[in-house]
Amino acid sequence: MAQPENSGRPSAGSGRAQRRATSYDVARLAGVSQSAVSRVFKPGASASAAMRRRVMDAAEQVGYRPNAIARGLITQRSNMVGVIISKLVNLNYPEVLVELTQRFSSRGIRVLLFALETEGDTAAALDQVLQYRVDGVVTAAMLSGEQLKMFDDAGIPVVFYNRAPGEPSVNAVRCDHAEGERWLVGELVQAGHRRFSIITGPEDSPVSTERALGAMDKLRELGIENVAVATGDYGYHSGREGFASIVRQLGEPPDAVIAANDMMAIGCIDEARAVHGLNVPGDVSVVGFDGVGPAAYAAYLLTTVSQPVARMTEAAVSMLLERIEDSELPPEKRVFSGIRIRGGSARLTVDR
Amino acid sequence: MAQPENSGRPSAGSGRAQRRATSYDVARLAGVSQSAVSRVFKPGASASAAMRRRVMDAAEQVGYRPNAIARGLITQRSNMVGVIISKLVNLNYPEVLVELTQRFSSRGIRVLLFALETEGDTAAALDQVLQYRVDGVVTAAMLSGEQLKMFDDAGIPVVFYNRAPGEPSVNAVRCDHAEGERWLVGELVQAGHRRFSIITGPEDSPVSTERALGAMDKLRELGIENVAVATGDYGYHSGREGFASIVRQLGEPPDAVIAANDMMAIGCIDEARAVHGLNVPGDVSVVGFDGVGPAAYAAYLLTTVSQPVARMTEAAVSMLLERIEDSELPPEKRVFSGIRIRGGSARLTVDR
DNA sequence: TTGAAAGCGATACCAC
DNA sequence: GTGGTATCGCTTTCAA
Repeated sequence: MAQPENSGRPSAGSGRAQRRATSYDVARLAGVSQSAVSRVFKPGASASAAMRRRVMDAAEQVGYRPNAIARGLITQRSNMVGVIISKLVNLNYPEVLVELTQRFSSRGIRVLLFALETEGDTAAALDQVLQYRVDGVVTAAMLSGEQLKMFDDAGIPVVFYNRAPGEPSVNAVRCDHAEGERWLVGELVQAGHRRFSIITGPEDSPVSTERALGAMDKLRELGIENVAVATGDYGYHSGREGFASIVRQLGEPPDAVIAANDMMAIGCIDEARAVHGLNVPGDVSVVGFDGVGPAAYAAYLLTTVSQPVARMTEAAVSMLLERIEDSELPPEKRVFSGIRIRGGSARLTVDR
Repeated sequence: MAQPENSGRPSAGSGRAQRRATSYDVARLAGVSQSAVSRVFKPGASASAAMRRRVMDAAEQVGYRPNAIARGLITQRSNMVGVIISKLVNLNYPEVLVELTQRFSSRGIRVLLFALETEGDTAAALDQVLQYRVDGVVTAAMLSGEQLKMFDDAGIPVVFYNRAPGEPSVNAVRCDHAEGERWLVGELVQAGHRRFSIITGPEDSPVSTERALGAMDKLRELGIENVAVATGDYGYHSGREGFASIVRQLGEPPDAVIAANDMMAIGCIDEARAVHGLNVPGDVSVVGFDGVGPAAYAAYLLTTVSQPVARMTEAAVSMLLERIEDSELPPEKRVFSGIRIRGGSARLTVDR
């Protein structure tokens, strides 16, 4: 393989820093102008077949690849989007992340990933997102009004994923958590459950809040009082501790536990069975939310509401790309109903 | 907030494409040279306190942020690394991905994520990785010798994660899968198991191959013959099907099942219990590999070998960054022993 | 269709 | 310490 300009051998072994071939190198080798090379590599450009062949041959020889960084500088388009994700503790996110990445990739867009430790330390990450001139952002972490404005000022469209700020004029894709919880509560009450308890997610999680409020509202509507509440962190262990705490509060097991997500519901079931010797759903019903993989394990078969991840990620990707193409598009919110799964972890009325 | 150069209003609402402030805008506003602005934003550069203040004030006013793309072009350093990951079916990878990202982030490096559908369609993705001029690559997907050479020619260091190609001269971080399997087999045999079976992962997975061979070798050494084998895909359901297939092959349940990963081990346990009415570990012992979250659920409490993800990702990150700093460093392989977990899914000799 | 030349937004080397 | 200038590798008018 011919080397660009370097004298000496190609690099006897590994990793000797090497000057990469540029369009000039290719042009010289092919005996054409540099602009010609550029045109050949641009999809809909004008170039004769002969030219095209000579350039491609030369490019092949020196292993030329257009420099996406340089291209981004001149075109003002990096073809990268930022994906901001906070605590991946919730087993739902990895799945979302991969789906998003694959969908963007298949459309020629690269994903720059930002994983926040907590939902709080957003500031530093956002600075980076802005410095890298991404064309758009999908965020599964909350943004303040001020932060949102920074993106708006920079002309960078943002799509919120399962996070809808107060501002009405934002783009958002979300699952209807409240509706899902209301359904779960309705089914449980109809099947005769009366002593309820809730294990919430982290206090700073908007999703957890929406779920908890949805469940609470419905319970109140149906005249259920004295709901025991425990706070968790979306993790398995906090589900176990949550159940223990609830039993302590009530002095006896509840009829039903509403966990803010599947992981905690699973922990809850394990605690009820292993430590308290209870039968699930015989003695106590447990419901979750998300529809993650383990929810369908035979040991749990969770009654839960599953987020339609494929449709939601597709929606987020297309909404964002549309807005990158046309910045005049008005804000849009897309809300998806969860998929109701009548598993075996709750005693529900059979019919209906 | 003052606008760069635009006449007219800032953008009446959302997303009107906006020219971003450049160092020239800041320089003009601060009444200094553009180079001065550049210096102020460069960590160890020389600038008087007065200068620094004027520049920072002006930058603040126009919301200036250095353009990382432009910087990358001139410095030949994008401060981005590519992370290539293949099938995320294996629940182990999401965790790895997040850990890698956070560790890179905390060192000021951004992660460009490439998620391959299958381990096969590497070519297209690699092209992109090269076009984006990443400073280095961590790959959890296999690369051919030719592909590896492309990176070497480009002077881009590569670290393999749990994937060690035949070539001796590569950087790699991996868990010692064979050793882990040998331990598992040893324990099982010592506890009296004789009729063994294995559920492997996908045929194109080097990790699965190493695990299967490790187990097979040890079994042979210990004089165990007639091992039933089923092929899975690392997923829960294939673990269930694998167990069913094994029982069919043997005409009766085996003493022990060695699953190539935890997810399949869990599926296997569920199948044994729910469909075949067997007691685990009473009737059949099941072991896995990885140490993923669900392995520790009370319903399973897997006997398994856990990959030290924190240490492995840290090793991968530091190995890569070292080689980005100094391209002369010789190739290095770091092999980590798995953490042996004597869970409750296998009947093991108590002592020892 | 093709080539020459002007940027994109920064860094870095150079005098002063 | 500070400012002028070449440069990174590409896209994009604009003439020829």
